[in-house]
Amino acid sequence: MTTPHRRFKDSLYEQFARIGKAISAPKRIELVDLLCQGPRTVEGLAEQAGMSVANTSQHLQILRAARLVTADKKGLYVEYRLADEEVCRFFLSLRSLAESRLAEVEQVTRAYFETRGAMEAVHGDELLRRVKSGEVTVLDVRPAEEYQAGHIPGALSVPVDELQARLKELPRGREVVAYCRGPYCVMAVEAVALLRKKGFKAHRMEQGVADWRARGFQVETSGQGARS
Amino acid sequence: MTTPHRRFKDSLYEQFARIGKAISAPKRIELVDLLCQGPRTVEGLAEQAGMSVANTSQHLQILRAARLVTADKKGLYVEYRLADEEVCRFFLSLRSLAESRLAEVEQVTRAYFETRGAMEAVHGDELLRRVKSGEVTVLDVRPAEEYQAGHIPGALSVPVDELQARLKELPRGREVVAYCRGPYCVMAVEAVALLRKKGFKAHRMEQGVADWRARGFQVETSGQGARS
DNA sequence: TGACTATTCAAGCAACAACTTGAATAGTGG
DNA sequence: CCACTATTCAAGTTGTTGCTTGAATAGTCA
Repeated sequence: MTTPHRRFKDSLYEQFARIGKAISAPKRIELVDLLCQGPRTVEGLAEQAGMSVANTSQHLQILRAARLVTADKKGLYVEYRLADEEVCRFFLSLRSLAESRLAEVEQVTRAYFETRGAMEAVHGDELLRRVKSGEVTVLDVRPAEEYQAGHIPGALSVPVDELQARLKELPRGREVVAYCRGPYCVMAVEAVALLRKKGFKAHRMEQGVADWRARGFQVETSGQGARS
Repeated sequence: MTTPHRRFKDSLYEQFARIGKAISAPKRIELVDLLCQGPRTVEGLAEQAGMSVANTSQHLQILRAARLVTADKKGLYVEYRLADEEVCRFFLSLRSLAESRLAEVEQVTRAYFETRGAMEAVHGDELLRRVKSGEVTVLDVRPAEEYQAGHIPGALSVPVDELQARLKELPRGREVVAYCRGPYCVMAVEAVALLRKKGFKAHRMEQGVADWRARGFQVETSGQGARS
């Protein structure tokens, strides 16, 4: 006794659920998050997300079946990337919903960040404005490939593990703002800690490139940014 | 050999996945969609979504565990509602992602709507503007409770099954725009068909109240024409 | 109080999902 | 052409999910 109307609704919501199912596994969400930073190989993703290559491949295929990511062969490797910018926006909206509805997110984050010594970074739009206007030196402390895949205009690429060695490149006396993958990434936390120890006035920006882009701001790609 | 970093990420994405899991079942998405129209009882939801009350209750509890809905007793009934407006926005973003990424959504919809005779309603911002400026008579053809829970300012509540009997209430000569729950709801389609047969110049607006609200427009609640 | 009713709980079943391991594939570069 | 390598496939195990049925709960209204 299923009416045509019910059949229609069932198949409609079944389609919507394809997306839902795709992001119902923690590991797949992590993969999407990583892919928001730029394209990556299966191996790269597997390592970053801490799982086996075979397992990663399987998850990626589920994401691909839901049309959230695409894959194409680049030389020896298969390069996965988000199928569309909207996928990243959707992830951000999931993340934001989780932040606002699930108190556990803040608990977990606080617990971890406190052990790393830094939890303050609560700068809001004021910081963003200064970054945007170029009043401060902006540091992208992610790995170089991610910088190349897209970064905040004018930012310098100084991966966090090179920072120590490249401190002399930074203009003294200017305030420094470091960012990385987003609010739950610790690279910028570590960078800021190091910078402060070396006498810089440094701040961490919570937003990553994905948030930046989602706010409608421009994103630069490829080569090292102009300014010093 | 799990590092603290890995443990942190795992628990973080596990939290995000709570939301993902909540919307990984078609029926639960349907429930969220229905709740976007306003609060409802378990029985009401069960009937609308075409499933048993026990099953509906179970799904609702999963949604509640993910903090997407809240429940409170109203007289004999338990009234469920979205926990937050952001949940509705999240649903809209899921729907929009599905629409843009999954061609099947359009196929399924087209197939169903074509059998109902009407698929045209592709009016965009121009229609919205005319609705907003009051140039047309706007009809909310959903059940009265949904109208009361929130409707487009100035809209008349004429549930689709009362429309036939209440045609005389409509001003002649003015163009009529009917809306219902959203782009996949057929109530407005039926209303427009009837109106046209009776000689009205009628159009269907795809957007429902949820879309309207998400665009930042005002929404009226309670009694006909009143303001909140 | 006691009958009634909306909702929830509990048990059970079939289908599915996440991960592992080991083998297969296909494409590259010497 | 052959060895090599990144990725995918296949099979198997364990745990989870969606739904049903029937009973339990808790609250209302006479």
